[in-house]
Amino acid sequence: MRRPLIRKLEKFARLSHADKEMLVKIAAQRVRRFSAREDIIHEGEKPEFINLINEGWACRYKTLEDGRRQIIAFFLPGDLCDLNVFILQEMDHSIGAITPVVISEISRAAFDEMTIGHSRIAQALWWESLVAAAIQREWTVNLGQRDALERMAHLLCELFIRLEAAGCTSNSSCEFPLTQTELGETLGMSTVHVNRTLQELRASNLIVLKDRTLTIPNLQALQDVALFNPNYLHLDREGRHLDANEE
Amino acid sequence: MRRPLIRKLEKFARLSHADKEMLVKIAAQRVRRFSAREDIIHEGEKPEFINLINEGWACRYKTLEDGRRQIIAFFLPGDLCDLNVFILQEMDHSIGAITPVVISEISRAAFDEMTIGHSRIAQALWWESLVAAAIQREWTVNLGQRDALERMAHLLCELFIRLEAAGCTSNSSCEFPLTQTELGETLGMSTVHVNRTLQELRASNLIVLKDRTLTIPNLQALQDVALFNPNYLHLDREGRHLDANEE
DNA sequence: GCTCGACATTAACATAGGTAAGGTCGTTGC
DNA sequence: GCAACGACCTTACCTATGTTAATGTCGAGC
Repeated sequence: MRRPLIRKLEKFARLSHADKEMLVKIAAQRVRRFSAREDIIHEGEKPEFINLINEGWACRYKTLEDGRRQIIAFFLPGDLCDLNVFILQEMDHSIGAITPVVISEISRAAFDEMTIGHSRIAQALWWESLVAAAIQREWTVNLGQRDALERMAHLLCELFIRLEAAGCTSNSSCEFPLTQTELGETLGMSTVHVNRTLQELRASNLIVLKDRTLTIPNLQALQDVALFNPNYLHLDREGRHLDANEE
Repeated sequence: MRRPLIRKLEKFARLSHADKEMLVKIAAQRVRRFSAREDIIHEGEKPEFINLINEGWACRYKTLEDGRRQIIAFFLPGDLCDLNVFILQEMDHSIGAITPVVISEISRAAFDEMTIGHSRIAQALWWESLVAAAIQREWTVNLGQRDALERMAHLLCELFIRLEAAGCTSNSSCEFPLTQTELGETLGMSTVHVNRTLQELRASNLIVLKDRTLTIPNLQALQDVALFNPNYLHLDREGRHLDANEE
C-alpha cells in the first residue's frame, strides 16, 4: 500500500507509530470508488464529510450559468478536501473525478477522533490545509499575471512537485491524465492555445508529454520559465535543520 | 464604535453577550496602526499573529521576480488574516495597507483563550475562514473565465456585499479607496483597460464612481452583468429559516 | 478489419486587451 | 505662486490569444 497521506504529512511533521496507525485506520473507513469524470459531490449539496483522496486524481470546479467551466484545484493522492466543511450549509462548487478515484469519507466524529490526543496529526492537517490555501493563492497569481507559456509551465511544476511529495513520481516522470480541454479549463485558455503552448514547451525540450505520461528532463529549467518559486508549498519541515537523522 | 467583526460574525452565528465581550476584548488588545501603502507583514517573515482588521482596507499581494504584482485578496473591516498561520515557517506573500489601517494582533494564546469555552465564536471563526477560502476560489473563476467587464463588475459586487455585511455601506454607496492601478493588479489587466472598463460600466449606468465613492444604483443589474452568484459568500445563517426573531 | 468517439493538431482569421506616450487636474510642499 | 507628483483619462497602434473549422490519430467495441 502506498499511503500517500502519511508520506505527505511526514514532509511536515514527525509522526509517531500510533499517529500512523490512526491515519491508516481512518483511510480504511468509509471507502468509496468513483469512475473517471463522475461527480463526487455537487454544488448545492450539503457537505457531510471531509474527503481524503487515496488513489487517482480529482478536481474542484465551478460552472457559470452560461456553461463556462473553471477547474479551481486538483486533488492528488493524499489530498484532503476541506477540513471543517461540515460547518457550511451547502457546497458552492462541485468535486469531480478526473481518473477513477478511491476516497475515504471522514465524518466529523472521525475527524475529532483522529485529532484529539494526536496533536501531531492535528498540526499536520492544519499545515496541509494552509498549503492548500497557499496553492489557491498562487493560482490567482498564475491566472492574473503569467502569460500562457509561463502559466502552463507553472502548473506542470506544481503538479510534479506535489506528486513527488505523495510518492507518485519515478525519476523525472509521472502519470498525467489531464486532457488538453481540462488544462484549458484550469488555465483559462482555449484548447487550441493549450495545444500551441504544449508544442512550444516540447520544442524547447522542457517537457515530454505522451501517452498520459509527463517527463520533465530538467525541472529547474521549467521552473525558470514559469517564474516558479516553491516556497508557497511549504515543504520545509519545522526544525528540519536541527535534526541530524533525516531520511 | 463599529465592531465590524461582531457585526459580520452575527450573519452566521448567534453570539451570546459573553461571546461579544470576548471579541471586544480581543479587538482592544495589541492594537497597531499603519499608514496607507505601508506593509503590515512581508513575504519571508515568520507569522506570529493573526491580524484582525478593525478599520481601513488592506490587501494580500505577491510580487514576481520581474516586478509584476498581483493582489490576491482584500481585507475589509472585520476580516481576519489566517487562522492558524503560526504553523507556517514563513510568509509566502505580503500583506499591505491600502488606506490607513488599524489592526489587532491575535497571538496563539489569545486565539485559544477566545475559542476555548466559546464554541460559538470558534464555529463562527471557522465559518469566516471557509468563506475567505471560497472567495479565493471565486477569484480563480473570475480570472480564468470572465472577461474584463464581467470581472470588474464581479469584484465590485463582491466588495459591496462584503462591506454591507461589515456595516460599512450606506444605502447603495460605500467608500472605495482603490486606484485604477490597484484594480488592474487585482483583475490581471492593464490600467488602460481598467479605465476603459470603468467607463463602460459608467456609460451603462451600472456604477457611479467618483471621489473615492462607489454607488451601485441597481445591484441586481450589476450582478447580472457579472454572472454573480452570492452563494459563495455563505451569508445564510445556520437555521435562519427556523427562527422568527431575526433582526 | 471497420466504425466510432475522444482527443490532438493545424491553419486562417478575428478581437480583447496590452503598450507607449502624452495630457488634464487637483493636492502638497516650499 | 509654482514645481512636483500622483491619479485619472485618452489615443493610436500592436500582439497574444480566441474562434471556427477541417483534419489526423488511436483505442474500444463489434
